[in-house]
Amino acid sequence: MMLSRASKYAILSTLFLAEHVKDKKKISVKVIAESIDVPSPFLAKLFQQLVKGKIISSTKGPNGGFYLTKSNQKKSVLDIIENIDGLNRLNECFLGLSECDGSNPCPVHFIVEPFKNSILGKFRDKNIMEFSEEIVSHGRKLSLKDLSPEFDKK
Amino acid sequence: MMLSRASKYAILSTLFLAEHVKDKKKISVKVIAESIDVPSPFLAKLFQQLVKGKIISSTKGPNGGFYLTKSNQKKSVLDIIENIDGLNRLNECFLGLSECDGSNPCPVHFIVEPFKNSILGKFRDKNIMEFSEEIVSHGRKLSLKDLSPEFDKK
DNA sequence: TTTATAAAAGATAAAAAGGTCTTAATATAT
DNA sequence: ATATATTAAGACCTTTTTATCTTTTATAAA
Repeated sequence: MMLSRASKYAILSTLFLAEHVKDKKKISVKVIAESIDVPSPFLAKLFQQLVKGKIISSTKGPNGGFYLTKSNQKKSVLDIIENIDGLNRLNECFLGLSECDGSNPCPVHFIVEPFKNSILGKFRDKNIMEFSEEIVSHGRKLSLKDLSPEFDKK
Repeated sequence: MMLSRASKYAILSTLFLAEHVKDKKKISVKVIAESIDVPSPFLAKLFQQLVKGKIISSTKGPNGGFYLTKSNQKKSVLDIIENIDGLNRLNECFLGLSECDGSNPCPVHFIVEPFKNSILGKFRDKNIMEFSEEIVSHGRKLSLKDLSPEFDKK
């Protein structure tokens, strides 16, 4: 019922890519890592895995970097989590009981269950772009620095 | 927004003590560890800390073990969590953002917040015995083995 | 008062998570 | 073609969490 730091980084940085799809530029690990304040070698590892999992795309070389294809843009946040943490982690009982369901619930099962459904639903049903658009439309800024000054340098 | 395994063990085993308050017998680490299927040296360490934190009580020697005084029985689940994990862990943003509140929310803030309030409320406002009674009255059995056969041996 | 029993204390070890570094591969621009 | 920028791959390191082991201390029963 909780995300690893790795998953969180992966979600935030993929949302970052989503926010910048319109820029039609590839973005390097370094830029993203600095923007969302994450250790860049660690993020690089995560990105390797996300590329393998076809969640994001990359090209090497000058002006290379990471980006989202049309196909990538249809992935959900849950796809990211699944790719990094697997799904077990999210389905575990809040109190760690091995058997925990409606017929044999842990003490907080009926508090946790609606929340879990709600958040998993959101993570499953909205694709990356919709998720990103919702953030923007609600004026909910991720605590990511604005990328534009970096681009301007070139 | 998530408990360590240590906290989970601590909660379950304290609830176990609560369920057996009426038996008026002290219970050893070994019995509890086997009942809730937790490594007993690890639980022993946790219990040391819970005793120091005055969440539970202990006596050494023959027929010694752990138990809840009247005062212990008034502690909340949140007291246990605070004693083992501290409170920070529960208050962290679901996506790991350093700044995340109503005025600068992360993408899932408004899903997570009501849940967090609900579960923290429950953990804060119910004391151990009330919590335990609720479990029993709802027929929600923890996946703890029944202790009675162990007692019968003596 | 001796002995058995159980927790306390503290050192140590193993596993998992998080993070870094180095080298290789590859795409692009010149 | 070559130099350069960038990801890919994989080995390695560090920290935190989880777990164990050994010795000491306290209690209570016989």
